[in-house]
Amino acid sequence: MSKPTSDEIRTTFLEFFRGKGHTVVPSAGVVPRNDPTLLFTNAGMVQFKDTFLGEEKRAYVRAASSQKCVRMSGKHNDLDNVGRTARHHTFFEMLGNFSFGDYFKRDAITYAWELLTKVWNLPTDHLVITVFGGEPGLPADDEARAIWREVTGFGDDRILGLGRADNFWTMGDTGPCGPCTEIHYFMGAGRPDVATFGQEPAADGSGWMEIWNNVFMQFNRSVKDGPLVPLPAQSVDTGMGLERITAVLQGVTSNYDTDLLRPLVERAAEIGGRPYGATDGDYDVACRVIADHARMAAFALAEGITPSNKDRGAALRSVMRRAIRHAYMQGLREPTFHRVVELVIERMGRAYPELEQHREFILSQAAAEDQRFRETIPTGMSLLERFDGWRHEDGTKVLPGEVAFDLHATYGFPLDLTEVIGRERGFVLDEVGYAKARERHSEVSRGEGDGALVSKEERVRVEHRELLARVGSVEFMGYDRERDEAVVAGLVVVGEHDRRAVVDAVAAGDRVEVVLNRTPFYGEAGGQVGDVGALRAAGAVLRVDDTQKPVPGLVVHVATVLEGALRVGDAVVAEVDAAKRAATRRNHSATHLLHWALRKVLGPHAQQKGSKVSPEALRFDYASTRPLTDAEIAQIEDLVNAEVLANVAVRTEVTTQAEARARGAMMIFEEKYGDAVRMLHIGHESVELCGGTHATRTGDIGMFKIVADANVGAGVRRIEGVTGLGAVALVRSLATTLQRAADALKAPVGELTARVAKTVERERELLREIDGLKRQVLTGGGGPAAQVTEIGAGVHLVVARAPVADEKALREFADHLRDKHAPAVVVAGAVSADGKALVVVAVSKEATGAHHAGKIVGRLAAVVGGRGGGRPDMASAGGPDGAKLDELFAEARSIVA
RNA sequence: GGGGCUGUAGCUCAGUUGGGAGAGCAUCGGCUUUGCAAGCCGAGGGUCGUCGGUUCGAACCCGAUCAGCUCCA
Repeated sequence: MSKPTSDEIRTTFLEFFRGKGHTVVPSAGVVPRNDPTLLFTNAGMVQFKDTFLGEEKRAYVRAASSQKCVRMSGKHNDLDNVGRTARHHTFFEMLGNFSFGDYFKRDAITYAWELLTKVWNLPTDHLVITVFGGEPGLPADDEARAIWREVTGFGDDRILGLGRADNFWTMGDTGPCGPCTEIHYFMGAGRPDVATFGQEPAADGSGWMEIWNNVFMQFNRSVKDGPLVPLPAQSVDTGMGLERITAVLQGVTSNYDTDLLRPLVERAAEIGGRPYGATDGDYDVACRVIADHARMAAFALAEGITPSNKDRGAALRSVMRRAIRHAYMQGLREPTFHRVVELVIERMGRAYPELEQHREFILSQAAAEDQRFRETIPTGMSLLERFDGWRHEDGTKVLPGEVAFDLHATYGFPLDLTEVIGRERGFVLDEVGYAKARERHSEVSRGEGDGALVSKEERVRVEHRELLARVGSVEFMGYDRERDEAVVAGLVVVGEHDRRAVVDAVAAGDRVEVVLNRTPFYGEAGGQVGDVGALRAAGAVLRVDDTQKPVPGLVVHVATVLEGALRVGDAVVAEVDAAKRAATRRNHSATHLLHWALRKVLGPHAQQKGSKVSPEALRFDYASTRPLTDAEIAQIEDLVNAEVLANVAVRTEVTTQAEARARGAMMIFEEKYGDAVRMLHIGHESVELCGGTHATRTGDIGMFKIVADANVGAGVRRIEGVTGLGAVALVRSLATTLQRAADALKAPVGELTARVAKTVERERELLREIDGLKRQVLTGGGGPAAQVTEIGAGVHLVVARAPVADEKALREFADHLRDKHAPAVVVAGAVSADGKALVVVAVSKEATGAHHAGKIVGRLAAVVGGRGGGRPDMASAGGPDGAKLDELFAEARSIVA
């Protein structure tokens, strides 16, 4: 019988359970949906969690899946072991069959045994079963043991009872739990010996390996350490690593030798240029690490995770950088990681089409991260090298925490990577120092005076909460009006140091916060800044400088009382500054169109990371790892402006959050949406949830222009743009600048670039020519006269006054004289146009013992009121008193002679 | 929003209290070689990111600014 491929094994598993009435469910993403507590999907049951808990009903009660999983956090040793052991992975596939309150232990055990021994024909003498053997407070699973005996014919020597650590599963301190049963397989060439059970396969490959775990969700526990209550619906959750079972069925001892991973390892070795498995153990480890990490990276990128500095992005970056570093350490100086990733896509693209679908994005991200990290590796490594000889008192080599943190903060070396590199060099990391450095960095980064700010914010909250409790939610009227009548519901006086006091009345000159029962003023939220405007009452006028929402539901007008007095209960007319509101509306609507256009041009991964919309301009932060090209900027502007020119009415729908989600509205990161949400249609395609104020037609925007695309942090870029009158102002100022530049060059605007290029070129030519002329004046035939005197030992003193006060020319002149009268001490001086003296002293090499140019020039400089210095053979100096140059020459004669 | 690092020839980079801008590769020319690969000799190529300050003198020190990398909030 030929060995099955991993594809066949996966299919056989799923088809086997389909034959037993199971619905084959596609793998969920490696990013778990609706479970923010989990970084990555790490088991087959993750997508069924709500179903097991009875919170979600599905159309089936039996399911089977092959789930893509990522494991790396938690036990961080696991990550280090990847590539060094036969079966540690950051990415793997988990085969599993599930029963949701349907079959239980008997069927699960029967199915498992049938698949392993009848379909896959595994020899029964290579198999051992473990069941839960019981612990204080937890009954042994005698039921499972009895079923196994019956099904397999094994005695208790092959059905072992283990403790809770191995064979009792819990989801947490509370919730469903139950015993589990594991099937272990004997790996290796020798005869299986049950007595050696417990030994994992060692270097020679022989030993016992867990291949399949069946979890029986039997009980529920509602309080920690409380009693076990049998679940009404008992369920089954199983997991079998595809990599492991493939190794078994293909008769290899290492997962890396299966057809899942071996081709990737081979590709890595091919790129490395040396054969895999020859002599170099480190090289082989590197190949395996790259192979494993390429799989994880490919699948993570396929779901839109990009390397960054937090959460999943950080995990991805850490894994990618480990792989890249391994390649780098093996001498690969060009980006190569993506070529292994490419093979992952080719080999797994059929089973997981999302790989093919995002092929371009995956490869470009992999190559970009490779490139980026390579740029920081050499600098970071040299920083590490510097501490190589550093030893602690007791002889251990300690890597200072500040250094490790510096590597992280400056060069993007993830801590675990630094630990690995350090360990390879015999370092122990000073973790306390690291934590301290990290703390310090956080403090510095928070900015100045943060302590006061934090407590201030807390104080504000307390007063505002009181106010909210007293006056209730403020109704926002501003979607369809900019002026409204209202009643003062609460007043706060803001005193020195932002001290606040809730009061009943305020007077002229006070800085105040006004709460109205309803208001047309928009409080800062969702990136849109607060409105400004005015409040008018019978006896008072207030200027509103800002509008804030310090606590949800409460809108405060941050204002100054210009005249009169205002009391709680007074009727006021609230009027928003209409021009500014209109400008803000234009910018906000343009922001939505920009978001839409960005995703159209760059792809759906260009997600919004934040925004700021004010009357003056709009700012939009988005996920991307490279600057926009000029062509992309133009394309984005064209898309937005096409929608503007189409002059489509902006439509608002108030609906429920669930409804909006179902209809595909864009929902931005962690923003909070209430039950009633506003769904905004702007232009032909943009649909987003948004509480802000918007233009009534796209044409109101007038014109949109991007003015900047800048980097604001790892993987996040910021576009700034203008609309309407802001765009007009921009065009006007550009035109003015151009016209002034053109006037200065006496050229038409249309020829400006050509003229500037020509002028710059001409300037270079002239400077060159001047340099040549200076040289010619000093060293040419009719150069200035030099006075030469003999100062003993055959050395000459050469003194010359030059007509060109240029240090470089003067040096060449001195060089010229020195060579002409060698051996010589040359003192060349000149007076600049503004009357300053410039001196150069040159000494022939063989005379530098007796005459030090730097020391001579220092004494000469004093004569003209300056200072100087240089090397023994060449030095220069200057001073303000050019008139005394002759005195300086006289001094030179007396010093040297 | 704040912190750290980087910016020098077409490319990769060196440049040591501040004192004459360099190397390797690439380019061009010459020599050598039956040809190729290469070797030898030589040449061109720089507003040391930009602007300002300190200084007799700045690639180097200080400030601002732009661009890139990176971390924190």
